[in-house]
Amino acid sequence: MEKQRKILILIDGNALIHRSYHGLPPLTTKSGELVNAVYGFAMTLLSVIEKFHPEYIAASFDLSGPTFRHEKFAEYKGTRAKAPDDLYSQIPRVKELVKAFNIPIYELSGFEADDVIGTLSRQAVEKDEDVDVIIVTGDSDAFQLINDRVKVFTMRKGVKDTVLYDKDAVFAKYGLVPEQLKDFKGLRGDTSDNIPGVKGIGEKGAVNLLQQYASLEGVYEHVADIKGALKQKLEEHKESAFLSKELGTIDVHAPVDLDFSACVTHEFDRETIAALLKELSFFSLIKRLPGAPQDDNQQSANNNQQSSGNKRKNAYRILKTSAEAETFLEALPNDQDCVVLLDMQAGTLFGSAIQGICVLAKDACAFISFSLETRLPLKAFLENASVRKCVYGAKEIIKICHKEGIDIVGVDFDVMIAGYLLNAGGKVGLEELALSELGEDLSACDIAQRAQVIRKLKEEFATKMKDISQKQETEKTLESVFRDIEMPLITVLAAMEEQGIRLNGSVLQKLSQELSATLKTLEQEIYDLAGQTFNINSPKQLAKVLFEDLQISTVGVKKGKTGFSTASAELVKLRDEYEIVQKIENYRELFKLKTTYLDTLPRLVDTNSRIHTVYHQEIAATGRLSSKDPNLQNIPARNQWGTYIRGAFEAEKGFVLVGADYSQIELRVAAHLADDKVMIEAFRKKEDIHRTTASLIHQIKPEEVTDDMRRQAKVLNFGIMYGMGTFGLSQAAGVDQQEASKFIKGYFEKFSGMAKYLEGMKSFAREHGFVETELGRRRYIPEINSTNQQVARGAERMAINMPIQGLEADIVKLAMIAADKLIAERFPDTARMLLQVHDELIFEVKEEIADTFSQAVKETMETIYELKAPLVVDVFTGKNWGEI
DNA sequence: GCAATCACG
DNA sequence: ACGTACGTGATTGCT
Repeated sequence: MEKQRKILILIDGNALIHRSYHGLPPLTTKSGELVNAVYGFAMTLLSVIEKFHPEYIAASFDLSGPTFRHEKFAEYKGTRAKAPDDLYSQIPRVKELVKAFNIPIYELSGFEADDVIGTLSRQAVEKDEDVDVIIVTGDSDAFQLINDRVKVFTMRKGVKDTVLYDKDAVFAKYGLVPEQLKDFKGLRGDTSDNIPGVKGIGEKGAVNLLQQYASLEGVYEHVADIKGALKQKLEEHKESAFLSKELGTIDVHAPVDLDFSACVTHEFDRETIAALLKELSFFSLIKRLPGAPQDDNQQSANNNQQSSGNKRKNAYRILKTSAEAETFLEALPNDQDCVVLLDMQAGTLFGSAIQGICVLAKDACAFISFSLETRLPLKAFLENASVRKCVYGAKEIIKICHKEGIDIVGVDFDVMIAGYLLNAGGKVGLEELALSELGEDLSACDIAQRAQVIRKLKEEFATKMKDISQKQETEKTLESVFRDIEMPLITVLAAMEEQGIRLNGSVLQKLSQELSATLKTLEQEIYDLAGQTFNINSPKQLAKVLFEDLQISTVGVKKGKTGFSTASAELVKLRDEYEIVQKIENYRELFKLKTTYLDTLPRLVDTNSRIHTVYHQEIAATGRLSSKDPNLQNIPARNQWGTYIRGAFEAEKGFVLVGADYSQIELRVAAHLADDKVMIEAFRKKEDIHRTTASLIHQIKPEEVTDDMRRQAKVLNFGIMYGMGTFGLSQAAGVDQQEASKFIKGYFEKFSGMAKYLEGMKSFAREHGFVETELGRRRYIPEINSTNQQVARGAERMAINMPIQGLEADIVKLAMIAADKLIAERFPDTARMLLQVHDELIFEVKEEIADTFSQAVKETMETIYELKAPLVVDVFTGKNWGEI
């Protein structure tokens, strides 16, 4: 049997760095450090490991200072411009990475990396006849080293388009064998290294000569046979030719010594590398790290010298009987922290969806399969509040357990929520967190390994939250947001989702049928006006019909990537002149209503005619909730259709719906945070804030403010908080840009506190790279220091908005927790909370106590947080949401 | 899977 | 010349 051949990878560090630097876009880390060369290097390294499964790897870097080539030829590389600093600054990073992989670095003063690699390559081939060499580099200089056992791996363009050169490939490319490339350099020269060659001989000439005479020496031996100008050139530059060959020849006898044992690839610290890749924001590379805990066979095949042995073995017991489960669970100390992880049957609609439950305690781990037999001991364990439980995605677990009649309590750490708070707006899937935080690939992990990962994530997140909180220097910290807001909110949300809201589907269905007819008519009218049929719902086709076929003027119409926009903001500008545009606007509105709400919602009701949304606590970067399946936070509200559709959300018989909404909460929060005396005063005096704003800007009495002025002031009041500019205001308020500019200037003069606050928030974000709410919730905004002005301006607007929208979200969340408590204590059987729509809460309340409840909940919500511009809650009651 | 559009606060 | 106010989710068309 043939002996297995081994591979030695030799990496030319500098060549790869240069290649990546120039071939990749300027990727930066969160802190703004340029790392594109590091990325290219890391990606290439991982690719070759994946591709070639090398036994050995070694790397070489150039050292600064002159080399033996400079001594021979002072102008060597003389034309080369000094590489930019942000390339050099990446070299230490690359070396860090190389060291983390336990790859030895061979460097030699006075020699280039090429020479070191050439030497190592020769030695490798000589020392071990079972070893083949692959040189990994970013350029073609190393091609001369290629032979039967040495190949060169490099890139065609960029860094992804790679190619492996062997003898044949070199011949195919140059028409020469690798050894002839030195001679080629002697004749042709190399402008990038300032190697002169023979003046007047180019690529074609050099190849011709070498194909005929084999080598530079051969050429000059037969120089007499050569005719004309070529001969003259050769004779004239003979000295230069031999010098060039010497300069272009890689020295394979440099004073280095290859140590195979140092180059063995198997041993490296995965976590160190993952941490480094994470720091560099190379998340996609982490999962490509070799040795991920996925392939058991491969692992046992590897020499298992890992010190942390239990990481691999992960012994856990599988318990099936009631006695086994009981023994295990009851042996756990009461005050112990446990990780609890459910194993779910995918796609089960009926029956028990829980396959089993993995319990990971301090030093014991068991998988308890879920059955009639084990249900009781599990229930006792899960309902024991003194066992603190750590989970991923508590809300889902709570709901699933409820379906089994288990009321899980004592969940004090949800890893998903912690991950969200530490990186609001980022990905918080368990797989993503394991990868980005720990560098672990979960794809092939068993349930016990996943439980381990959850525990590690908890430790990681707890430390991170603590560290941040210590620096926040107040009691309102990230930890307190976690402990006092997000964790308590989970059970509240679970209850709301389970409760659902009653929907009268037939009302919507009837409406849908009516709309079907209207839509048909509109459709035909549009076709008639267009003189053709087309898909009105296709923006592309619609734009063609309007702006090409019907020749509607595109002056002032926005252009997107794909052509002219047909968005409603653009259609508005055309509606007065074109009947078809009005019809299209109308069609769009009704179509949206029908497909998104009328036809969809009735299908989602349960057997009790109730509809259940899912709230997401871990999505919005500002701290808000979001709602999906269905989204009940965007049910139409603004016109007659809104009232109709909301009218289908009803109170149960004997109950009414109570809506409690915070009046002007965002503006109040903004006034509070900015400590804007003028605006706070206006709120304290219970003035109409938009009217007051208009009167201040126009310097007239409040009673002189026209409806139009008030409307413009309202746009301004909202827009300012998001960093709206003159263009935006002019568009939204329907005034020209000059006037808009005047308004904004006037606004900031009158509300000087607000102006100062917004500026302060921008500079805080620029300095720290994040912003926070008054309660300690944080959002990182690294793009604020982007050199791309457009990106930086966008980041500024986020920075302005988050502390305002975020505190609003915090307040409403606190209010929900308090309302939940109020209900539990005073209205346990007569009221329940159903919906949250950012600044409003909807309750379902027994008719007879509606007034009492309304008063109580208003009081609760208004006093939950003290603002300088006090919180005001309006409460409304009705049989359905439309009446509210 | 993404872009465009539009519903909400 | 471009883009222009924050934060979401659902639907449709299209590659």
